[in-house]
Amino acid sequence: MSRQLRRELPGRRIVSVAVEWPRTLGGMAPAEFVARVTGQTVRAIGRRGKHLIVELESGDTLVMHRRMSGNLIFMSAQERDPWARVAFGLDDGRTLVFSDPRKFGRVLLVTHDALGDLFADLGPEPLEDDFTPAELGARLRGSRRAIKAALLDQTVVVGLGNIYADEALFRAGVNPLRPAASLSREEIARLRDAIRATLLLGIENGGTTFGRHRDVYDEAGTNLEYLSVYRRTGKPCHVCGQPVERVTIAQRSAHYCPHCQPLAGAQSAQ
DNA sequence: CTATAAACCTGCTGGC
DNA sequence: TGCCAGCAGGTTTATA
Repeated sequence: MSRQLRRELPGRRIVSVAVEWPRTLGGMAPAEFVARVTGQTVRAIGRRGKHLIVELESGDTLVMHRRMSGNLIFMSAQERDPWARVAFGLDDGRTLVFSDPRKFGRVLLVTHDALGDLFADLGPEPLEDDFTPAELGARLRGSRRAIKAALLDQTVVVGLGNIYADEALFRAGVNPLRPAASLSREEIARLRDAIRATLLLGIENGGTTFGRHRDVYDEAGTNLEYLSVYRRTGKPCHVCGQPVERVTIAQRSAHYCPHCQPLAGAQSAQ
């Protein structure tokens, strides 16, 4: 998403803005949002965890989060989307639509100073060099909550959601219910590698689409067919054949293979 | 600190 | 076919 927009938006001017669902702005009055964004040229595109960053020439920054159902899609001016919440008319005639059926997504406009506060508590980027086993271990130390809950916590590491947390734990052979601080040094190293491999596979496949998630060109991702446990409850594990199980952790569903991710006993082969 | 529930919302699926 | 329960990619806030 940020990669696609980085090819498309820098240098483009936003010639019109339409706010269809004001709460998407997170509290800013639509009139102020429209006034501060209309006429602005996009300076650069960035990303921090699940947040998309759009820097404007004025110094203001748009920060977008898709939450559960948000999409950002290029549409022609005459197309209309029943789930459009904020629409940006561009100087090439296209419209970039923040489309979000469930209305949980956010499109915030913040000053450069406020950006720091917004991201102050976020953990490391899992694909950057500083996401080392030691770093992950330090952030799990002393925590007795389930490792699955810790991986969903964006102050531990950013970017993992319910799908990729389950998939990373499967890849690492770690049961999602294990207390975070109980992981051995080797398990933490395996988990770090598994998180990276899981995310890289997802990116390579254009993301996981099982509903209406799409990229900016309205294309579905193909990662669904590569998932090992997520949404495979009762189906045989691709590795050992045991049925995948589902439990609830931190109010979210967690999927795992009881044989490949044992909770107790021979959980480490060494 | 940790856990849990609820809130924010609409749409889809499966069972009866 | 129709209705209803349950679930869904996330995060914040309140409560215990």
